[in-house]
Amino acid sequence: MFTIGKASEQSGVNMETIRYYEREGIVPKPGRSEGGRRLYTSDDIAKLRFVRRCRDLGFPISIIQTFLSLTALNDRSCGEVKTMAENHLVEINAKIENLVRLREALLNLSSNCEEGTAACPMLEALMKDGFADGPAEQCGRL
Amino acid sequence: MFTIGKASEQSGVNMETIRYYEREGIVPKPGRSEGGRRLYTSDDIAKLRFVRRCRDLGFPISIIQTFLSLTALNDRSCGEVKTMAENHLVEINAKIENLVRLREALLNLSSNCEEGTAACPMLEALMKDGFADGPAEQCGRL
DNA sequence: CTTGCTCCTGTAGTGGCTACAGGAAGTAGA
DNA sequence: TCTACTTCCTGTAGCCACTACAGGAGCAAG
Repeated sequence: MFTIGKASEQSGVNMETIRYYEREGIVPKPGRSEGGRRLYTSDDIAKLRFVRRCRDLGFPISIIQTFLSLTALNDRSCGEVKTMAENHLVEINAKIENLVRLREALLNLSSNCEEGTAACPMLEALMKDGFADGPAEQCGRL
Repeated sequence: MFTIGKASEQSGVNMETIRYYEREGIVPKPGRSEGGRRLYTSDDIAKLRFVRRCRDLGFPISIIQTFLSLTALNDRSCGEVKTMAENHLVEINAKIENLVRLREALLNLSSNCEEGTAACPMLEALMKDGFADGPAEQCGRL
């Protein structure tokens, strides 16, 4: 049995975040000591680690909850998981594309800037009415 | 003079967002009609458009506020703008790198998944204790 | 017994919006 | 002129996934 500090260390989840996950019902409530302190089993910690890894992979909490319920069922979950992972991959690819376009737009804009110029051509271009709106326009907010 | 609906159309900024920008002091308060409706000049709309384009380029509001104050001064701003744009580019590059690593990790994980398998190897790998933590571990949250 | 660490609860703040309720102003047609 | 409809108003709450902090309590070592 581990207190929340150790659980945090072992799972890589911030203590405050652990309590937040508990409040939100993302992970089950742990046991308590006589003094009222949270006590985590290795299983609890494995779950926390799982959540953190999924978050690191960019999955939103809602998807992670589905994952957790699928691991609980432990039954024909693989297809569903794969589908969700693939959908997530599509989103990641879209984000990468957006960022690459954005990088190009920014490089173009700032390349006209020279130290010491009175008025900044980059800001002027962004202020102008006739300026063709950049890549982000077509692909939504980032 | 344009009402908020037209200003929204012409600038590409959502009406509610325009009001939010006003509340937060990001753009100056517009004039009002006798009935109390906001009235925007073309200058006001240019500012809104500027903010939107900067947001599309991924700049945070705080930086955009600096940009706006620099355009107001209109004096030796170019060097500062270029520096901020370059810092922003560094951040964008870091995000791209993270996402590319993340994509690889996800591809690796889901490639082991096969429709119909009882237990999902991807979820098991993420739950496991000895699993080498992925790329996101070294480069922080996304 | 005291010091200092860990932990507790509860609340508020972050960024950048978005949504909604309940009402007022303005406009177009009958 | 009346009515129906649209646009706009203010104010507040919600979104996501945390993070920070206040004010106190438990607990272990010296």
